[in-house]
Amino acid sequence: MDDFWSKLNPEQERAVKQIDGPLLILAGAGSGKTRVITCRAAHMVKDCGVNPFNILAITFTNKAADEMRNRVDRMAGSDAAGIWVSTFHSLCVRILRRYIDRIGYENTFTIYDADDQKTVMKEVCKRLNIDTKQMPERALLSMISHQKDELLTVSDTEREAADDYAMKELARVYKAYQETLRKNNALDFDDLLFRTVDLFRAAPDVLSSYQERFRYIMVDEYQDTNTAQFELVRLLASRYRNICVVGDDDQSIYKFRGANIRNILDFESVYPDAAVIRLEQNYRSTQTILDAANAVIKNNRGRKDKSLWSDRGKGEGLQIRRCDTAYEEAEFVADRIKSKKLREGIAWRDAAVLYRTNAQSRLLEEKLLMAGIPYTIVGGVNFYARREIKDLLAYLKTIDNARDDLAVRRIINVPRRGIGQTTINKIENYALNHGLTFYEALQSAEKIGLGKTAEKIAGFVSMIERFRRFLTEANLEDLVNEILDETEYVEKMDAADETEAKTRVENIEEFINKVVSFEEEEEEIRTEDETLSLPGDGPDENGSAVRQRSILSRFLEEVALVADIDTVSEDDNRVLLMTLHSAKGLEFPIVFMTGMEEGLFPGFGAVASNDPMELEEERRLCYVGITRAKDELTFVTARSRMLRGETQYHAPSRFLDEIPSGLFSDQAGNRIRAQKTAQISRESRPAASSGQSAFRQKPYSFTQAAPVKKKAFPLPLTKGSELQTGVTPDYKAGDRVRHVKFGEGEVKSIVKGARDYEVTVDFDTAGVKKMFAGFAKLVRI
DNA sequence: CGTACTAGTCTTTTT
DNA sequence: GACTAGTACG
Repeated sequence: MDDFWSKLNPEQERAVKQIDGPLLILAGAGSGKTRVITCRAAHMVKDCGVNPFNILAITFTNKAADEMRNRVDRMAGSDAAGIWVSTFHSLCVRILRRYIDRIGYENTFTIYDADDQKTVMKEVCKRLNIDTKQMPERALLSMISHQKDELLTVSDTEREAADDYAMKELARVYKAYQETLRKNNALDFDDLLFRTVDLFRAAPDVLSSYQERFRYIMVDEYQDTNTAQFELVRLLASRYRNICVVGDDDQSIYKFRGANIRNILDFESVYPDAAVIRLEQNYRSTQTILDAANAVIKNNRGRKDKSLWSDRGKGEGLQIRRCDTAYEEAEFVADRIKSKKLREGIAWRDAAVLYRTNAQSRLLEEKLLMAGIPYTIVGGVNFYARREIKDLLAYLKTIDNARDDLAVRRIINVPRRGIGQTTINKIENYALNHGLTFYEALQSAEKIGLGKTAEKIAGFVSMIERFRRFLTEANLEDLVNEILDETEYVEKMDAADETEAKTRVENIEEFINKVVSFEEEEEEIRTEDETLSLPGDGPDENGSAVRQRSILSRFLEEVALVADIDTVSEDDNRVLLMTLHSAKGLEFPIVFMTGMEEGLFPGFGAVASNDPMELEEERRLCYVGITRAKDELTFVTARSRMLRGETQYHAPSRFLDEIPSGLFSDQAGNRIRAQKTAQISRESRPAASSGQSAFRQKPYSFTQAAPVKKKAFPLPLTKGSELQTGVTPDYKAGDRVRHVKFGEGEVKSIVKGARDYEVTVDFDTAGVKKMFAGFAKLVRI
């Protein structure tokens, strides 16, 4: 238990022991900062008599929070249970769920994602007659987001605008947007932070209770905090001032999201009595990789000077591969990974392919698939943002609480039930004139004068009511299945083609899996809580109230805050493909950095803008990418690639020039020259027998990833290869079967699809239907 | 009211 | 090249 001390270097130990007062830990990449944070928490509880309930650790992603949670638990055991490990956003949601009524929202608020925001904005622009050609919705949204990041209200914006026409327009839009959100009792991501700060400012007693609760606060990835987050932390910490922030200014890559690098650079001036500890020993990478990282990042100005070092030895030389096309690039990567697997026995999970933009994943995916390499793509379209999933979520939201007009409107005619735009407009007007929500207006549809469509609406309303009653005696899984059955969602799905229909069905299946794991997890928590009889949520007198909220509400809440990276599981043995942003915080024995070209990385915007700050952010991103690699790092460039429909030619990235050529292995140089004529398959064989074999003897630590506790949602994201078939039906063609809705019929054919069986049934009354076995739940008779 | 086709936009990066 | 919004027509 106590032997974690022995694993710490002197600086780390100092950071762990310094628990009182403000502390800034400048932790370079791979310097063991998570270890320091977790040890620190364990040390407080086990050695210093700190009540675990008084400790708060904040991270940015759920994945990081989970990881920290597991490590703290492992280190401090049940003592650690009371420590609150949370992301900024879920911390805020938890606080707001309890107290947001103090600032005029209902505690049942919903959370809007980017998609919902856009829908609202579109409507606002229409209402305000904003020309979206000149002012695109997303530009407005991003400006509003920036205002919120900076804790600027509508009136702040109006004041700031003065005579500036564009700013005045922005203020007008901001106002209307915010009013719509409030009307729908909804908060966007930025609001979660802003409204919490609002709450603390408006209700000193609430703030005070949280200050008492969180006497020791730690913030991870501090370089990525924005002004709202800074203020939130400042408020919480202002009584006890035991605030420890951990970060690396060189890894600040979220400026576009409002991250303010000054938060970390100026920490010492905000807290003049702050202790500062630097962690510069890297435990992850070879010295060669670190030399490359240092060489690149030292071209940035305005950073805290530091330099990573490692005692792991030089390791392999870096590799670089110049390809003619992006196509070839993808082929090279696939080929190289495959041969490493065959020749060196690496595990798939040892390799990661990184790129600047999500769009680059497509070709890579294609080639990996062709090569039969199992992979996972992180990011792109968030699972919960997919159409079919959002539809289901909208049903659930409506059932849970129909305050959110957006959700109700989304599903009023999905699947099609003959309620069109004109009807919706009429309902909307009626709602507006009578001060009703959209759903309330639906409930009194007969008064609107819609003729025959009123019946259809009544049908919809009674269906929702039926679902509500259904839920009182069934679990979530049943409810989702009931929705699918009742609406015939899958049957009526307007699939563009067969493959799309299949992916959608797979996604729905995956969604149901998630619902099931959520319910299981909840059950676990409940029983744990009962046996341990944990106190409630600290300052909340009746902590159980949170738990009393319906399981549906809690599910919707959890789902709203899931990022794609959260669902990546270490025990999935697959090659990971992701953006450089998503890769932060992760490490891999073998890393490919692809698309190393001017205009792509650094991106076009950064090159064109002439803003050195933008270029520096790109460079930090490069630094992040390089430092993900433990043993082997390969850069890949393409002379030409297709970018939004047209072929573009790019010079190699300037970042490559910043790396001393001595760090590259010889074979790489040869390869560049030889590559022109040679075939990739021949070229890419590793020079295992070359003179460099000294470094080859133990090329990889075949580290079995530490057993990580299963997350609530162990969902593999976009999956490639490895097909998964559903349950084999127990009926065959010719059998008589019964369907809940369509009654009895005869099975005409069963076709095996990618993940499920597609069954064609000739029903006695309903006629011939095609359906997926997983959903149809046909019973043989 | 629903469908089928066309034109225009999009790409940084995400909680 | 892919997706989406908008339009014309049945």
